[in-house]
Amino acid sequence: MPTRRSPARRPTMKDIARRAGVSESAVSFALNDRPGVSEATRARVRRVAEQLGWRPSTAARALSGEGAATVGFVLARPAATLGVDSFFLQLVSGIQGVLAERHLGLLFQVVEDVAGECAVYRRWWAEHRVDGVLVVDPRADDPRPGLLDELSLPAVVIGGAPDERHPGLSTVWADDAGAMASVVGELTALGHRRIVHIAGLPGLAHTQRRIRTLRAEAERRGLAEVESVTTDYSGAEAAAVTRRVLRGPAPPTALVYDTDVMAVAGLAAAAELGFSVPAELSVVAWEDSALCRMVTPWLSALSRDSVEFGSTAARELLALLDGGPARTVRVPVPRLIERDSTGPARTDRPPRLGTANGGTDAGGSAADA
Amino acid sequence: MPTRRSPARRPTMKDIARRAGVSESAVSFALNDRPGVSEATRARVRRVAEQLGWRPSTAARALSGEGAATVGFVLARPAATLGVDSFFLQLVSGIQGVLAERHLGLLFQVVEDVAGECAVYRRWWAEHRVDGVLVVDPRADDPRPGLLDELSLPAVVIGGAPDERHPGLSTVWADDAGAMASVVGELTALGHRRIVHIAGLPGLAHTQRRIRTLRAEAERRGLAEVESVTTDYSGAEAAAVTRRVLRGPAPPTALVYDTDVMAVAGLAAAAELGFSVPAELSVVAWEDSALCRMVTPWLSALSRDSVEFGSTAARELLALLDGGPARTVRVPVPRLIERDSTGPARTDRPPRLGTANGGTDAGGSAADA
DNA sequence: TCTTGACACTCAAGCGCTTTAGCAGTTCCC
DNA sequence: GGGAACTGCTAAAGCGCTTGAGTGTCAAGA
Repeated sequence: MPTRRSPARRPTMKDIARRAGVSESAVSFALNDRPGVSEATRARVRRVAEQLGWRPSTAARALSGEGAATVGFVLARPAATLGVDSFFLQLVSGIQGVLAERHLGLLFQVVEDVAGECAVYRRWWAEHRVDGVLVVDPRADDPRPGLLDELSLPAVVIGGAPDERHPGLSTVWADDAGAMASVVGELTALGHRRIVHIAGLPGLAHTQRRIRTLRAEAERRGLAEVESVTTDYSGAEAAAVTRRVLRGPAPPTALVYDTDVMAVAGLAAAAELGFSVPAELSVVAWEDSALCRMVTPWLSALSRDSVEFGSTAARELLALLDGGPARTVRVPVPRLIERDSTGPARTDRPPRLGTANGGTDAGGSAADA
Repeated sequence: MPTRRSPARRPTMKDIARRAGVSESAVSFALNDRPGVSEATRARVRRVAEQLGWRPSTAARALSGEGAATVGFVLARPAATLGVDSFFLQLVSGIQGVLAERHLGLLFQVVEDVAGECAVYRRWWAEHRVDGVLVVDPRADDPRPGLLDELSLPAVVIGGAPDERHPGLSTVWADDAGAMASVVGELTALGHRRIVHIAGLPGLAHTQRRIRTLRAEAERRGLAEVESVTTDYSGAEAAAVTRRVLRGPAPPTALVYDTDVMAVAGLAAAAELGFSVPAELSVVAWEDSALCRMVTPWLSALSRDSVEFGSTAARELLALLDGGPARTVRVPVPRLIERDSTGPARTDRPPRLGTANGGTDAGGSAADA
């Protein structure tokens, strides 16, 4: 038992070299699997390194041109919005799984907005802190890809549609369009013709993809009373919108929420208004989580494997760091898990209140792409 | 408009020195507010640095003994458990706010268990990656404080009770005991005498503090039918426990859940069993979030400012990094926000089913500290 | 006048690693 | 038998920064 542990010094390659009786360069070659040392020496050096508990100093590595062994992840969310969200933690968890294999660190930062995010990228780049970054929540007219191109910072955009203008960036995306189409298909098969999509932030690329697809599908199928309403992703706003559309003259028979959190909030709002789910109203959550099984009725949800999504993105980034070409990979289309919140549309439902004004569109403001 | 942007080189101090016509050392002195240069030179150097968009290379800084300008944060949760949890994101957000002021990075890692967490600390230490760490979820008989002491890695334990054995670590904690006492006080004032506490992981220090306090309070007030049941924090288990205790011969009239997520799950379970809240059953969530206002009825919850909790912890770590002494700071006692899920105990409630066996304890397994 | 000493700055070493060049000692091949 | 071509290693420079030990200058004090 060590009596008084001296303020623990980290072993360096010099220590290994001394103990193994070779030069520092030999140690470097040995430990990095480079040719130039005999197998015997290599083994000896390895053993000594092991004994000493040596690990390369990332700082020194980075300084001699090897990169920082770190990737960055910025979450641009106003602090207040950071709420209940299973998606990001799962995504990060998936990312970590892949990064950990290579002993890459994940530098994480929360900022207020995209401008702040860009500032962080610039700083990280100048400070030599990260070798690449993972970008989430791509937007229409997004300044980030351009910036990352300019800095030639390897990056993977998570959730973006393929982008021709920035061939240097990889993209990992889920086929929102396909998923939306399948949801609409399901719902119309159940007889629903009045569908409201309670979407997320209007600026996000995937929000717009979903909205566009919904509109296209509605047209294709000749559904007139279908609309999307954008929100700030908050439960409060989701509930407010829900109330508004359900109080309209011809309330929808199906609601599609862009997140599980919004769906839960919307479900509660609908219940307050006396709508019974799924008898009078079907509800679909876009994003599955434990939350969906915590409410009554259990929510039917579009499920995708967010952890896997993260791993895929991380793998693409690694490929990029290894000098591979930028690629666009699509993860599996989210599957609709039918639980208890969806059912056949009840067409005989008598109009509720405020049927005064005629057959105009239901009350929401249609979001524009 | 730059025609063909050369693969952007980061400016170094050498560049500044050349442009400003001084030596590199002078630049270093100037930029670090050290004496040894005239104000005129300092200003000139600063200007040039600004123009060039220079930022110190963290790698180089770290290598010359300055530390890595990074703090670490490890979350030990089995990937599956990483669910809906507002607490951590808020905590991290608070941490970031403070770290960002000093341009410190946050290295984030998710691991499976405490052993993995220790491994990460060792690696980070050996790799020179972090200057300090923030430790969450302290446990009884926790190996981490000892390890961090041994590595002399500055650390702040978040949520731990003051620990005499590791005077090198700072601690930031909420007074769970006080909060539990106040909850029990509230509930007994409402007439509740049969209370079940659905707790989190039995190994966590704060779980044990809450359980101990509950027991002590119950004794003090002469409440016989009060118990704690530990869970894995999952909604599923919370629901299961809820069902079990509510089906018992003398079901509790009040349930206290250790997280908002569990409370929501429990609420749903209680509703399924036909218990009306708050008429027949009061429910309190330990942790407030949007979730609590998404269910019906709205959940009464113990609210604390998790963001502030994070900032406080980060500030303590900074103090430690600046060479300050380890301290123990207590954040404000969580306040009970009374919403719609708590009310007077209904004592006239007829026993439900399974009243066969006599007045034994309700069915749960009491957790032991 | 010469010494001090403060001031403003430069030099050079060093942090821990990678990497290029180079250097002995073998083996090979015509 | 004498280059050429390995093999297995060492020496040394360099990455970008900090820092302690100088160096040169000028003003004040003896």
